Amino acid sequence: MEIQARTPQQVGEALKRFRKLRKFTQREISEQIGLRQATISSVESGDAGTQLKTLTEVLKALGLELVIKERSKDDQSTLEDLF
Amino acid sequence: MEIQARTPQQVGEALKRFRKLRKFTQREISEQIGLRQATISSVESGDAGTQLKTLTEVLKALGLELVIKERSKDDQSTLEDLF
DNA sequence: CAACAATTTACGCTACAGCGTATCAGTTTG
DNA sequence: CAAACTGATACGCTGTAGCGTAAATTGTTG
Repeated sequence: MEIQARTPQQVGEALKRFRKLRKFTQREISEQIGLRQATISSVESGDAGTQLKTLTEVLKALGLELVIKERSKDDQSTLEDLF
Repeated sequence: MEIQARTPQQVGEALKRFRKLRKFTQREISEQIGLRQATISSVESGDAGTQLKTLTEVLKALGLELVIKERSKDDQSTLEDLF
């Protein structure tokens, strides 16, 4: 399972999908890593101001990791993504 | 070319490697996306407070994207990464 | 529907990212 | 070597993330 994410929104959606897949609640994740449940909500909603440390902690709690790579050809970008 | 990143540091290092690979300067990237050169420096140095919008803009400027996936088995994690 | 669970949203607070601007160390190059 | 370039760092400022706390909204299930 791999999800491409080019915008904060897409990152948030991906996290939400993985969390549901693993049947966790926001509260469980938040308690596991010492962040507020409201913070998890904010990240999943695609808050562009989310800090990198917050993201990496949520990823870790979900057993996930980031991969950075060239933009793939099968381009799913939207207009707002390009401009 | 794919780089795994589980911490802000690793994200910063990855960005720096890709930027060098493409022979860009921090200033060029910063001008392309309207951020300060100092901000690019900060991201590459692994600032944990870097905002998600900053990260996604730098990635776009470099023609890169994020992929979110399960942590792979060939685990390169360090102690500080785990705790 | 009622009762409970899950998520979103709000308020006041502190910490700090990114801003403009600029300097400085280190490197590259003519 | 001097001039130019590159990246790191500094200062004062504004905006806002995440905090504690808690209420409001939405979702689920008997």
